[in-house]
Amino acid sequence: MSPSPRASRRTVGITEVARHAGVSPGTVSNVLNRPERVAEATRRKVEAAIAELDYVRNSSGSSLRSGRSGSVGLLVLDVTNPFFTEVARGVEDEAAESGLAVVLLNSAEQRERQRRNLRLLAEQRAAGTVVMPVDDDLSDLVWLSRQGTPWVALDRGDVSEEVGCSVSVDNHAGGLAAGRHLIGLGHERITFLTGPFTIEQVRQRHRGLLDACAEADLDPDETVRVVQQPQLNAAQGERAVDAVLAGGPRQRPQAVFCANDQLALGLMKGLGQRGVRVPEDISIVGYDNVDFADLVHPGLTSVAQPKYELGRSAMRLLGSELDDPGHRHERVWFTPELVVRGSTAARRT
Amino acid sequence: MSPSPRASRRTVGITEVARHAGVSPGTVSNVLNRPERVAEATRRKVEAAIAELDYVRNSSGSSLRSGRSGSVGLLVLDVTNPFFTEVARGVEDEAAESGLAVVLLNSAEQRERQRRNLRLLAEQRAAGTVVMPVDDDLSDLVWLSRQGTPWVALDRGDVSEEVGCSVSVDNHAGGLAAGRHLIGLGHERITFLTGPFTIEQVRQRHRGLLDACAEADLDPDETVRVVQQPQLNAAQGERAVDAVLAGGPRQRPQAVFCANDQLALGLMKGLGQRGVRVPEDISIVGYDNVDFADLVHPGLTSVAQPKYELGRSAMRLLGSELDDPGHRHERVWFTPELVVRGSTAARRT
DNA sequence: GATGATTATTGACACGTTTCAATCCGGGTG
DNA sequence: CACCCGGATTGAAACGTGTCAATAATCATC
Repeated sequence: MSPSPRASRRTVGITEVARHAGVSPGTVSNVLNRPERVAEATRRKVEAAIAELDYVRNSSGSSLRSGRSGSVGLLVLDVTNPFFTEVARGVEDEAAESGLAVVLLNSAEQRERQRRNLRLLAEQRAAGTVVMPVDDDLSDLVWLSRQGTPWVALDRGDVSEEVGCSVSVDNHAGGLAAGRHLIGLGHERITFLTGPFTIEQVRQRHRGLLDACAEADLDPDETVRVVQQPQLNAAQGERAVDAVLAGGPRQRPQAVFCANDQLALGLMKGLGQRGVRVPEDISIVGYDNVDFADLVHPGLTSVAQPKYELGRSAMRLLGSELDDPGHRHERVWFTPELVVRGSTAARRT
Repeated sequence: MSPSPRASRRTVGITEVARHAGVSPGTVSNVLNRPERVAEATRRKVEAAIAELDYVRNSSGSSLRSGRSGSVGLLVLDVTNPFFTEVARGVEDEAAESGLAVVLLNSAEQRERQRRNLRLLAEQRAAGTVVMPVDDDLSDLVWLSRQGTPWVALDRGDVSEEVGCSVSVDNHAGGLAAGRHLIGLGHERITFLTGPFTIEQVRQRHRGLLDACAEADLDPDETVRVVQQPQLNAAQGERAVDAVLAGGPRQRPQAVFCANDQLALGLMKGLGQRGVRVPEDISIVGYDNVDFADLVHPGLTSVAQPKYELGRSAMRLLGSELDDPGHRHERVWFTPELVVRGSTAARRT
């Protein structure tokens, strides 16, 4: 990257480098891609020429010829969500070790944008992609496979090995852990604050909570009430406060399990404005353990997902699919972990 | 994207589409790129063939031939920071309107990674890029220009029009607004909690604060104390609490202006653990107005940057540079706005 | 119906790289 | 000295697309 005197000369190609080094284009290509095959002396000549001319390879040419590009996609549900950014770090680190570049794409929770992005990956002949699908309909992903671009699904348990690889966290176990924790603290009226049940993860977390009740010989129907909001964000959590408190102090839940930290944080804010104290009056558990969970007061008890590891192992899986032609699809499960902070406490009556 | 019966046939190219439609490859290319030049009837035939064969264009081929690719980069300082994700939304929306794809790259605040990513963009012959430079050294960006890839710097005021376009927020005005607010509330001992002064933005915010003092006939040296941490994150904010409170209640600041919301939130947590009340004992102002600023209790008063608009106008600038060959570099400034919440209150003595 | 003016379409080439069979070279072996 | 072997290098042929001058088709005009 040293200042080149020949700024006028556009298109410094492999051929010009070759001429400059007194060597054939093929050799330059070898220096670039399989340096071990070329003799020490010529390699040095070529490298000198590359530096001299400030040559940078044209990846269009190379991936056109070789049929594959050296970058992988990471198609994320929502760049705004801190959960995904941690995952991204994991993917990037692992990809870097394989010499692959990561391009991050955002579907913003919209099916149509996911579609557009998958198409883009196909057009670019991406080596592969890690993807968090917007919903259960995987047909566009199947299409992508047929186009020759392999993928690994992230955070979706319901991908069969027939279709593709997947990495996910056991949402049922997460709901179970949250439920056990609350029940262990003596709570018997628990509200599940959630988004749409069309989201698979949400259903699993709910089921985990119900099973925790059954385990403790509590009737799930009497113990758990569901408050449903259209989206999983903080504003909706705040708005839900009336529905959560409905029925007056007698009926009011002793604890709320939120499908999401954002919901939980919004709810906590709403409760604070109503003068309801956490955890004295109501215990709260969130899900995801975002960084901010530790910054609010009281700290938010939350079910933590191994975000970084999730991304890392998804990319690892993709890598192995790329290397090994006789690859069989795999399914990797992670177990979430409850992080207890100040927002949950024993029932007081 | 309809299920294709001919999954075996790899490499469905423009030529095969042409044959299938009984037309020449050039015509297919025209249908794809300048549909207006081709007659209605033939266009329909070609489109039918495309659908039938499930053809997807190979962008390597196209950008190899045309010398430019249809995607722009967005090189971000840290994907983890919510500030940047908002910016990203703005960039994406604007790019979508120009039919450009955005690839998001992350330099993770590391000069070396920034360098690698810029190189990647050059290799891909990206149409252009929006970049938030990691530091004042713009030489790698100059190199990128020489390679023929234009860029727009974001959030850096110190880019001269000689070198490139830039979009930034007036950090001095932000510091000034924060200072005026605190001084207006009667505070006369103010701590500036910050990261390294090597960051241009931080210096400007500091200077704004000092100028607010001068304006109010307060001696800046006596009024403002600086507490400096190695990084601008929440953990550092929490760790700074001792330094901030040093000197006992007499010397203790009446207000703290933090260079960053993360620092502010960390500090608030630390203060809460020490039993110091916000805003009764100490007022706090943050910077960036991240979403979470509204979720903590009390809400964090913060200097808001027009994040989305920032990204959007950077991309707009880049777009105009791409379209207009006789383009002159431009410098766009935004003004930040103070959002007052519960963390600041009038001095009590 | 011939002519010229438009509009549609065609063909062939070039973009920069990788690949692979063919060639070259130097040295060890019989 | 002829032979061969293996490693280093070469040359030419693709890869899939866009471009553009050249040709073909269409149409309006006289």
